[in-house]
Amino acid sequence: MNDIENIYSKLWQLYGPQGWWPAPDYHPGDYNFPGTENQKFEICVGAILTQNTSWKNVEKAILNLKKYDLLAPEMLLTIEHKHLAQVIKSAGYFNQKARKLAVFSEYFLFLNGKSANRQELLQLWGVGPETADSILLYAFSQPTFVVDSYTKRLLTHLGLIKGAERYDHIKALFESCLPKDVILYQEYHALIVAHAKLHYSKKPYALNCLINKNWNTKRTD
DNA sequence: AACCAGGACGTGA
DNA sequence: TCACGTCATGGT
Repeated sequence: MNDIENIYSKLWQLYGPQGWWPAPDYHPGDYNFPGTENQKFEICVGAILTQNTSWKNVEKAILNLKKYDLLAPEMLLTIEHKHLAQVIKSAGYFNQKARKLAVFSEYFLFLNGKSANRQELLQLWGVGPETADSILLYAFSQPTFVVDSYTKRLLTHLGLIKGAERYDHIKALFESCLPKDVILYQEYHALIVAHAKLHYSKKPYALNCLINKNWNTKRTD
């Protein structure tokens, strides 16, 4: 078992299945989600809104979009910028994110039911590597690994990377060590977030990180 | 009262 | 490429 598989095994033992994506109307463990275009779009919107923002603030914005029947690409392209910005205010960066949602909505309509493409996503204003991979993995069920700041922080503390590596390098590290499996990738990223929220959000990091503590010692249980 | 949250973009060097 | 500055609300 390689290091990346070893970390996954420990995270799974500690936290069990996470069942992402955590959409407001999503029942954890339902791996058939998203089953509809609306649900896919909702995940994409969430992926954009959660950029450098807590999910709690994003959830308020999504519920607000639903409240006014705006959670559809046609609606987000019709609505006035200032109005949209106000509706998603709780998610922060509302001017930028309103624009990002409009740009993405156009792309989503262009797809017309087809699956999204990583190169195309990265060309959209407002979609960087993490957002693109989140959209591909959780909305379109493509086996692409999501790397976020928590992931970098965890691997850095475990000594697997120095910390300055590029996004695609870290993504490739995970994908080269794991079988190409959508649910595995979905659960792994979710587990990292769950673990990092507990042990890698406030400094000093990793005080009670069991993975870190047991990293160089062998377990018999 | 600073600090952080599941980033991405623009700019000057 | 690299290193910052900017965007902004809400919880601790």
